[in-house]
Amino acid sequence: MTPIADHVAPDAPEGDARDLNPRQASILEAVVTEYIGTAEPVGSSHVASAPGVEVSSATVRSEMVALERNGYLVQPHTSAGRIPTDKGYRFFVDHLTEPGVLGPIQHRAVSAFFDQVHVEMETMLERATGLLTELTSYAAVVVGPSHDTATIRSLQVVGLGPMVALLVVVLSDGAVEKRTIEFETEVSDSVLARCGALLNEHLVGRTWTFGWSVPSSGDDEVDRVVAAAGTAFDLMERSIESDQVFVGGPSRLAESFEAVETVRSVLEILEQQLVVVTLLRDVLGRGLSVSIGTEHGYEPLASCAVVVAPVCVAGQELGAVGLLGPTRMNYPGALAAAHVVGERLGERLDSGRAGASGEGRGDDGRH
Amino acid sequence: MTPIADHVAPDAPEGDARDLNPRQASILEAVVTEYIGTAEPVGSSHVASAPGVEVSSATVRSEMVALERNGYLVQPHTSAGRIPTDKGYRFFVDHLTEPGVLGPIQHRAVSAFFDQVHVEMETMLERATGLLTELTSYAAVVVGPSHDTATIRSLQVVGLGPMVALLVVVLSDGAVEKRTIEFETEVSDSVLARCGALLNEHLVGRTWTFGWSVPSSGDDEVDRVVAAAGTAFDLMERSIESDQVFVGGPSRLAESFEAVETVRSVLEILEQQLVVVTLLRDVLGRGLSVSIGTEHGYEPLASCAVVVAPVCVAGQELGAVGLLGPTRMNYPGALAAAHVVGERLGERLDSGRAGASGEGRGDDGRH
DNA sequence: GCTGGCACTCGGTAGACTTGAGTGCCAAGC
DNA sequence: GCTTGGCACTCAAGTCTACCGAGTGCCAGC
Repeated sequence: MTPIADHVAPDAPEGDARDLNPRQASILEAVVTEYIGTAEPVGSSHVASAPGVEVSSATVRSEMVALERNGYLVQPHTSAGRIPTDKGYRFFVDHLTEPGVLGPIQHRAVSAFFDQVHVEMETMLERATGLLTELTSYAAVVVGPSHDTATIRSLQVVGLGPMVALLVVVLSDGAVEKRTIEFETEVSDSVLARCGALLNEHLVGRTWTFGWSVPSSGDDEVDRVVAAAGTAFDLMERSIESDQVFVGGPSRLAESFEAVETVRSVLEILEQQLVVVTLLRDVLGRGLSVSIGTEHGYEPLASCAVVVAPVCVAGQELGAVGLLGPTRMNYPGALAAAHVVGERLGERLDSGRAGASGEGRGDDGRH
Repeated sequence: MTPIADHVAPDAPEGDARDLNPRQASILEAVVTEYIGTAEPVGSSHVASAPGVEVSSATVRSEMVALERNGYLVQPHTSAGRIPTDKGYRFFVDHLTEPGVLGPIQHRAVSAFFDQVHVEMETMLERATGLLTELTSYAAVVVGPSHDTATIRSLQVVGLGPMVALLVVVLSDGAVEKRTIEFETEVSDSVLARCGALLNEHLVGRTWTFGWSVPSSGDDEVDRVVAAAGTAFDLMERSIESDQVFVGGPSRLAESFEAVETVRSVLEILEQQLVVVTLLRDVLGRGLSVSIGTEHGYEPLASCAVVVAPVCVAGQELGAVGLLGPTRMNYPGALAAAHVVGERLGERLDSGRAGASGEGRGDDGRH
């Protein structure tokens, strides 16, 4: 299991690690652990009786004052226990916890999932959200690899009606994109076939970003169809270039937060797939990582923590899996689940792609 | 606009319509209208001052007692106003409200939507949930037509790698289904092409339900590929036969209900697409209709009302649009929105299908 | 520098009281 | 006989008070 990025960074911005002596760290750990479990402010006597803390409650109290002064803890009000701040959670995640390992039951669930899933990538990614939700009880997001490096394997123009056809494009990563084409006049199958042949001839083997370049065939009718197909081709761009986002377990959000307003705003964010992708890509950067509270800059998610793990295919971070929970989330568990699932997804995608990206196949995908 | 089904049914089960004289009906209407607006129990004096009620509050009170005896209203507690029961809403919907019409702004939104959407059916249905949510502020569900009557237009086996290929099936309704095929040994493009030709020859023009029937080609290698494609073909069955379900605006649920637990359980239902489809199909039956509270039999949705409108293509109810809100939902508005959107979707699908289902095209979709 | 002790703080709970919206009932009136 | 105004009654919700206890901050002693 990879360690969390930047453990005890040498250039810690505010001297975070220096701020806390071991005792303070263990007290902070106890507070965070307890609060994650109970969601109640944690008092000094609870902390004093926690394993790993060997001092009296009075000492704990004075240390807590220091922790509060430095912004790791807050009191909801005088004479209440302390709860961790985002900074407190951050310290906990960065210094006090190993990513954790899945329990045997969870491990079995993961294995069962990957044994059983032998289907298309989209389906696999979609179901992976369900797996993550099941493992952690948090809402899950999976972002699939984009298609922009894939090459075109085949183009086909299939007639659906006298004046309607379907342009079907198959990419080397197994993605299939389609778009209807409408004509002004009837178009015969033979013209469609010739058009298809022409497209294959000039576009197969190209990457998507290469764009549309099909020379005139010399036949007016075919050229008209090709032009129409070109328009359809351009329209595909948006769906090809946009990432594939899958969201799972939104109902878990309603378990994570008690304020219905929070649930609403988080759900709203999840509905905006672009935001979700941006967020995950932002957070990703440095491998397995966590964004707590407002660190990511999205106001409505201020009471959320996001755990993100990369999905690496052939060493490249092509996708991501994310877990969305309250800031008082079970970080070790969530990190472990995201890490394992992301890794296994990557392996799976890798093996599926190994043959596909090879140069072994010629470009004449038509038949 | 079609009237709601079974107005004043002659064989009303408990003599519902007979139970209520016009005055009681207008009082019930006032209570429901007021309660939908305020979510507060409605007192007799409010009702007395409502338009359409020309009697004093004392008379209203005595009528309310009768309405409560007959199960149309309940009091949360003595000395509180009344709120409608599910039966009260049912009477309101069946007898007291016309489906309503969209406001000019909403009408423009619908027109704008259908002017602008010129894309694939899936995309259109998906976006239609957004439209419905925007029109009504309720969560929306759209169920697309299933593919079981569509015929196969084209089959293609595209090589992705030396030992991996993709079976791509195009249906007459414009749906494209795909599945990867893995081989034990390397398979050349020419074999794939011959396999594709064979599949086209024997399966194009068939409906999906007809199943797989491809005779031996005489070539062992081709036959092996065909067999593998057959397996893939069978695996597609599930995704082809299952309905297409699109859910929109789940965050609106968090606006509709204040109890986070209710939000959770309703979200959970929405995650189970099969349940949603079953529910909508059940409710559908008699055209534009409403299911209130427990009428549909799903416990977790007891505090919900579901408005369902059919999406008719060529006179057949092939799909449905649904709106999910609290029982105190704006029925006229929701009915109007569902009706209009369902109707326009049907028209759009119809026009797209008109050419597609025709016999004008031969079966040799290959080229 | 740690610890036990002690006074203090303040949210939460429980009970008493008040308020006001709303009811049910009844006698008078149309 | 239905309708109405009047009246006593009910009860949730808000306010006030007192009290409890978890928890703190501080301090003197070890």
